[in-house]
Amino acid sequence: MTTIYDALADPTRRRMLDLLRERPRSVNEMVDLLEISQPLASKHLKVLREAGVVQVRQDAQRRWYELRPAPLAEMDVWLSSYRHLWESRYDRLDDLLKELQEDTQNILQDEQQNALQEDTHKENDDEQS
Amino acid sequence: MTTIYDALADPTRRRMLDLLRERPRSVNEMVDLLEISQPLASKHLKVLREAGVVQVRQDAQRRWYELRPAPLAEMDVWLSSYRHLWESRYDRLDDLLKELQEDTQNILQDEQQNALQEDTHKENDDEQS
DNA sequence: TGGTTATATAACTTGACAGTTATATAAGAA
DNA sequence: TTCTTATATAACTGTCAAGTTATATAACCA
Repeated sequence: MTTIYDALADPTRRRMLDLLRERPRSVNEMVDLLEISQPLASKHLKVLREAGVVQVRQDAQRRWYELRPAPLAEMDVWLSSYRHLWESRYDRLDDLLKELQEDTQNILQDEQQNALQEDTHKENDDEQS
Repeated sequence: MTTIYDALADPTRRRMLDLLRERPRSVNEMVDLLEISQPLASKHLKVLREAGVVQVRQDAQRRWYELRPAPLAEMDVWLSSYRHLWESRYDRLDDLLKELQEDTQNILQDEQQNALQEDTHKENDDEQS
């Protein structure tokens, strides 16, 4: 049986996961980005599949690999029992609240952006009419 | 170079860390608890040392192994960039606040315990006097 | 149909690692 | 000093994993 810990032991596989964290990728895309041979990529992806940390979607000849986070979440549970050793609950509360604040600010900025774009569209409409 | 990911790949080493999470342990203690040979334990502990996740304190013939959480914390940073995939910020806030509440309750209980014990001591003092 | 593209797999080599037994080291204890 | 205890290390075996080259599969394309 292949565990998530086995899957993460290889640095190439960790880089693969880092790529898939951004978005799904085809095999050849990862071959190019990681500068490894295609068979090697397929072998590593097989290990990641066996560990259940990626899944595949077929689209004609291409196979889109995407993240399946469950095993990472499971590892996170294990790691949780150690977390108090380096981070107090208040530190973590602090981090989270900062992130939430950033989220809120991003939402506000997006809304302003949208408002601006709508204005521009209106101007264009005016010109065309 | 031995990484924390290499160190965690072996299940016996993960069990060793789980034991050291509770308190420092001698080699033979872990040999008994994990039911492995002494040389094997020493070899695994060497890997954990090389990964920097344990450190040793010598006390006569005994060597007390204890956790050194830095590499786990480093791995936690890596894992953090994936955490949004399975847990919303609000879920985490929820978990943390629950933990903090439990902490507070524990502290209050401890204080009540101490108060009770002090009472008992007073009674004993009374009897003795 | 034949050729091309994308991916997987088989066969192989090499190196690393888990585990074993035997032995070395080094610090008490008698 | 000799014996015992606690741990590390050396030497060895067997398995497994990373990486390679060559080939299979399978879908699209002309």
